[in-house]
Amino acid sequence: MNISSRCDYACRAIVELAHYSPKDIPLTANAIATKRNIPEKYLVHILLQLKKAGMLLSVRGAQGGYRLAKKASDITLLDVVLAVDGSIMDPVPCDDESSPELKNTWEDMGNKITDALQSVTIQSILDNSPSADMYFI
Amino acid sequence: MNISSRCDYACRAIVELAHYSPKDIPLTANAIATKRNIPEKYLVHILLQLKKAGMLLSVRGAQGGYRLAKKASDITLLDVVLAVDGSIMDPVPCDDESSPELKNTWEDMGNKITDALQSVTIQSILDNSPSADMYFI
DNA sequence: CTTAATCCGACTCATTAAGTCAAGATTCTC
DNA sequence: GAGAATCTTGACTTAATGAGTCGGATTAAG
Repeated sequence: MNISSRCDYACRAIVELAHYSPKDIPLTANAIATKRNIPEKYLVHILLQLKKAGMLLSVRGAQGGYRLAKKASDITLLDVVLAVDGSIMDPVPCDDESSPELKNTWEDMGNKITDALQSVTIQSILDNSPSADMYFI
Repeated sequence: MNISSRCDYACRAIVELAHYSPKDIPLTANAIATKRNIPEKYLVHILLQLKKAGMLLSVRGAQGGYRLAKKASDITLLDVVLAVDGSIMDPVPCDDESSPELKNTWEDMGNKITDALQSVTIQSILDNSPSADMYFI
């Protein structure tokens, strides 16, 4: 039971994009990777997944890069996890015959985790964060 | 993010022991493995972990086996996960410098999952289960 | 045309989960 | 006491997967 680094990276990237914000100029994969300390070649794949999931827009070619496709308040952690990991939990090899009690239990756990992930938006992450900029005002 | 099969197996074994209940005669690893459809050689290691964590008692030699060391209502899923997997979540490689916002977020998630796991006892699993015995009364 | 990007599949590498094996230790039964 | 049953333990194998890299194709700006 753990957060994959793909997922962590994806969230960092989206947070960075949300933080950066300006609508016109997109951020390059390189810029995000550098700022958020993510292996660039790896990040590229993750950004692609996020794009395919409809969370990002991309512009190819020189001066290209990535932008958010939605408002930060409309992207939840659940969205990110699903986009990047496919599902929040691999179904346990819980063959119903031998242990039906546990099937329900694990499903309940999955639902609780899903709810928890869905209750956190990228915006709420930004809001709750002690903005680093504060110290420079 | 997933429930390890070790963990699933551990829960099945404990549920089986709790279900079986009688204080005197212990259940053998083989009996548990057979009834709950778990690879026996593998289960043996898991039972040992549970024993070391204080959840089970064992009796060696002929007529030996395992029993619960506590009441089913005093064993939570959190206990089992910790005993078997060591921790509920590997700490994400969340280097504080680059993404402090997420560190808090992942910690919160970890706490929510911990709470959820702690709120489920083996007894509650038995209670919520549509007892298979029902059909035989 | 050159440069700066994304796109995307194929690849390597290391870790770990899952499971097996075998030998030792302990206790029961006869 | 002998033999059988059972837990105890560590070493081993294997397969899957997460993490990350590489290189080439595509697209757009200057």
